[in-house]
Amino acid sequence: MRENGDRAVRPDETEVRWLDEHESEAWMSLAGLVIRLPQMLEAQLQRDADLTFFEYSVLAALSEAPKRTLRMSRLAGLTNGSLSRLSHVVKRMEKRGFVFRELDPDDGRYTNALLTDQGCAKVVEAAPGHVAAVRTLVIDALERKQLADLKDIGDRVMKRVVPEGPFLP
Amino acid sequence: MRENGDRAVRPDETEVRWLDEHESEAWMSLAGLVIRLPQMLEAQLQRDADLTFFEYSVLAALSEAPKRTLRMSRLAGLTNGSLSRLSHVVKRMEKRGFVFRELDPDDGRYTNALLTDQGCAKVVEAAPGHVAAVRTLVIDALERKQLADLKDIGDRVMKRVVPEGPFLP
DNA sequence: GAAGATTGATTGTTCAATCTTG
DNA sequence: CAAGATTGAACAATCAATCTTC
Repeated sequence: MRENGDRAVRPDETEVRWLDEHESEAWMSLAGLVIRLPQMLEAQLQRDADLTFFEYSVLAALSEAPKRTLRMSRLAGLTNGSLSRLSHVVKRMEKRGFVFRELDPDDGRYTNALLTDQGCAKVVEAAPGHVAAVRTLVIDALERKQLADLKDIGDRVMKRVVPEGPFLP
Repeated sequence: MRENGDRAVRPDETEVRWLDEHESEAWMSLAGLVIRLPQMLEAQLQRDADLTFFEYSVLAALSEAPKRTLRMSRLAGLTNGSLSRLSHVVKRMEKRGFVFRELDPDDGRYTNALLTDQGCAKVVEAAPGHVAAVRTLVIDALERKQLADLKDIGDRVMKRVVPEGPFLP
């Protein structure tokens, strides 16, 4: 199965509209951001909590879910990962004792991922450092107005990148 | 050698300032963006040009450099990658005939990466599709005003993430 | 048969160690 | 010895194929 419901960016190449100076500057700035910021957050989590950003996202999402439980497919959507990637990661974290899986009793097609007490303790331990990093690198770097602008901009782009929304309703 | 000159995000954990609702919304939006957007661009380049985004960045940077030449360390900075990663990638692309390396004649500590004609043809071939994807997913999703805001926001965050600047002067 | 989920193989990235040059 | 660069091993992500359940 392909990700994103078989939707892909297949640009029409008949006529190329190159980026003007302003567009290019904005894109260069964003390009640096989308590459470097994850690297930094990844490094902080890896060093201080021995977790990847994706692993942290999985634990965090589960910790906020009712009964600390989410279907694999929904969890993948929430954490911006593919189902395949999630499956591998959950298997690893299962060995570490942070999560476990069970077939949905009502519908055997679904698999539920559940957070263990140990996994919960792990997020609680890792969260402060991660949040502090996010604050230092992003939040505190921006004015309150910019924060609002950023949300609008992010939402707009996400509507193009993931039209169906990051999580299935 | 560690990346980023041994600078790391080591937050002070004595007191945690959690994110309020507005901060959290902005961060969630940005988090989705920094993960999903690269995935999309990666997929487009991989499918249409058999290049990773990083490989494309390397070729693009070289194509715009004087004499199609850049030092490895400077090229790593420009492409937001580590020197180690760049070294591996350049080796692969050398085999593909897109680039080659030579020791700096003046100072043997430096290695120069050079773009071949074939490599140049490759960027020229790949660029339209990539630019179209950037336009579709980002540029055309935003108002002109937002584009300017985005650049300011990106620059501000980058100043925190990479204080020394993405490329060494 | 379709959707959710898993798997194994391939490929790419990271990390620490190493080598070289000035 | 410090900075630039490379290497190989360990690890993570991707892709296509497969399996299961309804």
